[in-house]
Amino acid sequence: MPICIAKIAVSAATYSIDRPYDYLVPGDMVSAVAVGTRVIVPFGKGNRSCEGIVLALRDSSEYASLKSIVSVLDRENVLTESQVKLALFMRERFFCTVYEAVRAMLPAGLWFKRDGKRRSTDKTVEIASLAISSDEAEAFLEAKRLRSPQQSALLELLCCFESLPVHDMLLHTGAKRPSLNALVKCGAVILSQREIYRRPDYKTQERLPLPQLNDSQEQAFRGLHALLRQDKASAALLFGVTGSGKTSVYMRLIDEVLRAGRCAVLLVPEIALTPQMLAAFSARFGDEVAVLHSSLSVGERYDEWKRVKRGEARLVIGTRSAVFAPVEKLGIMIIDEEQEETYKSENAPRYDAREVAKYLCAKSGSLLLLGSATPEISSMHKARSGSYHYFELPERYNEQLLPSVQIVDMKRELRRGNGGDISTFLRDELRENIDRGEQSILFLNRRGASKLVGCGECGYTFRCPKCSVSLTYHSARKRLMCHYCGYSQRLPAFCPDCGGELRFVGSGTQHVEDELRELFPGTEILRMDTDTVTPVGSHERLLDRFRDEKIPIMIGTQMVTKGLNFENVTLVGVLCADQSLYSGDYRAGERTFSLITQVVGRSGRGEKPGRAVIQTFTPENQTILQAAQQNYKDFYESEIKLRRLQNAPPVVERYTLTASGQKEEQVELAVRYLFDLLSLAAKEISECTVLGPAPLGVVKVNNRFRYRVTMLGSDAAAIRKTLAAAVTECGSDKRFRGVSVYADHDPTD
DNA sequence: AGCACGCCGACT
DNA sequence: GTCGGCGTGCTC
Repeated sequence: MPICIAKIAVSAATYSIDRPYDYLVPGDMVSAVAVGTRVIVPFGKGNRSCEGIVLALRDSSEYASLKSIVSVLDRENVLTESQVKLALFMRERFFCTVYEAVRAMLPAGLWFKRDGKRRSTDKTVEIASLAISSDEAEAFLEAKRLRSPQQSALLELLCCFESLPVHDMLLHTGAKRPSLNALVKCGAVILSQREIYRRPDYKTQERLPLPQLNDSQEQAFRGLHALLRQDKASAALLFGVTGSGKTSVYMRLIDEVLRAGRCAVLLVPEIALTPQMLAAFSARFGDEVAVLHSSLSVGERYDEWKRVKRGEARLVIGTRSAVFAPVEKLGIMIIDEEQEETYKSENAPRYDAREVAKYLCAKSGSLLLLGSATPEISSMHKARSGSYHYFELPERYNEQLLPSVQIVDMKRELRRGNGGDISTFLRDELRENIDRGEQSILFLNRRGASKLVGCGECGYTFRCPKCSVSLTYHSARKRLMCHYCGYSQRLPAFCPDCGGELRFVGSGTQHVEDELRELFPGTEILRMDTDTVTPVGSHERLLDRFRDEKIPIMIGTQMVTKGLNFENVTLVGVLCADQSLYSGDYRAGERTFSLITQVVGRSGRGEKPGRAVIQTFTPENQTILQAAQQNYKDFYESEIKLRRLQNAPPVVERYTLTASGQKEEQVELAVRYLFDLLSLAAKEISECTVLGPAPLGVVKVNNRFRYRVTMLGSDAAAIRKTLAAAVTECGSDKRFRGVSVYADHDPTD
């Protein structure tokens, strides 16, 4: 019998030592070990056991002495051979380890022993969340480990997932309810109720027919359908103004794909904000739909994943990670609102779902469709240069008019003595809407609109001990929290410095709310903050209230811009349009344009015509004017000229190396060394420049200082190779022990 | 990253 | 003598 050798990517490997390792497959495991199965193997000097994934099987090895696989984790391969290839592609493209890629591709539920009979029919589910930082939890674990294994297990689980349904936790750990209660009692864990996302049962409901297409939709559909039928890989951009009905085109295409016996994947930026879209697809495709996103519980997500893998669901709708859905025979991948930043992961593996989708469509001969009302400049650039097919939907569905837009000069407002956030013009418009019983949405274009707390007497502010940022106050937890590392502390009664009275420096939206209450006493106002830590589902509840109770005014940040579709909203206001223009990022212009366009598009979705008011201190600014006119094409032309002048993407590719470590001088030294290394290599690459080193916007996070160098050029493959070598080199240099370095393609922060 | 090996000083 | 400090190098 021949010897069986497995080439394995191990979880313990860091980027610089990540390569296929050879292991002996013991005779009794030969039948169970296949490409794409997870195994446990000994690794390193101490033979500590770690997970691995089988990349290939061989009958010989160059290595004289091999260790053996300890055990096999899966009864059948969890990844197909082509998914294993994708993991290898991701390593090359996103500078991650193969196992990091594998972890991103599989649902977390695979890592737990599960039994079949759970699943409550309750409408709400109890959620347990960590109330302390993970460091505090670690300390807690040390103390508890011996005395209370059940509590430890529960806490350990929460350290990985932050918050989980209580039911699942008890099942996975085998712990009993009193153990959890004990953790709640000592303040380590808090409980909350969450409405579970239940897939509506459309089996009993009559299915809705496919939507009728208007002329331009039909034209786009025909063009795209032709691409679909060629049966070879292609990519297309669908540019459709807000309200032009891109979704109807998606539906018809998906219907064609399913009828041809193939699968479809539809990616959306954020599922919570597209409930209407989800309902529409479920009504047309019923049980064929699987939904994959992060606010499903571990178990629910696992179940959906299995339905897809078994071929029971052939239309996958989901957020970023749904791009890895285990579909067989892919026909189409659609990325809606393709310019959204949520498609790029901000931590390892730093993958871009758009790039993954492009790879998968190319490999499977499928159609990649990018849809947007404000495409990313680089996508439109690709469409113009012919590497994407191009289609457009020029008019709003049902001939709805775009809202009439008024730009208000806030400088003049200031000169007239109005220093507030609401201009006289906007005030009058709001008044008119209130009188008519119509609703208004105000959008505050401002980052960091969270609540700060300071001392009213000495000016003391609470800073995170581990990051270079201020702590913000979270009313839900009644604690001061850090958005970067999760550190939290109780709010003291008085200033810890001088004992003075503490004062809430209300959030931006809070401020505006106060001003509105003064202007319109007795009028109900709803406020929606960009609070990442508010209970899941609370946004939906707020939106439902806004619609059902016809509350006159809603004010909010980012989230009020997305996908909301309320018939009775006839006025929107952008309070400080310029705010996002001057962040120093080359994408500031397109972000602002997209934001304003989306907000303006919220107005007049029903019978009644809509109005929009844009307040700005720079009313002559090109981008603002173009956004007010909803003139994407002009915006694109001026922006691409700017990019040429700035030598910014898409004219060049932009890559970065980021170094971080606890000792600032050492990090600076390392990043300086990287700069020299890259500069030297850049001489060999045509038209390649290196910028930096520079600290990141928030230089310290979790006690680690972060610095970055940037590499610009057109030869992406050569740049990637250089960066990969630099990461490895820096990792093995003893001067930089304790400094970690990662490479990234065009990061957003 | 994590772990053993090894080569030096301090202590029983 | 030997316990333990950390610098060095490797991971099938």
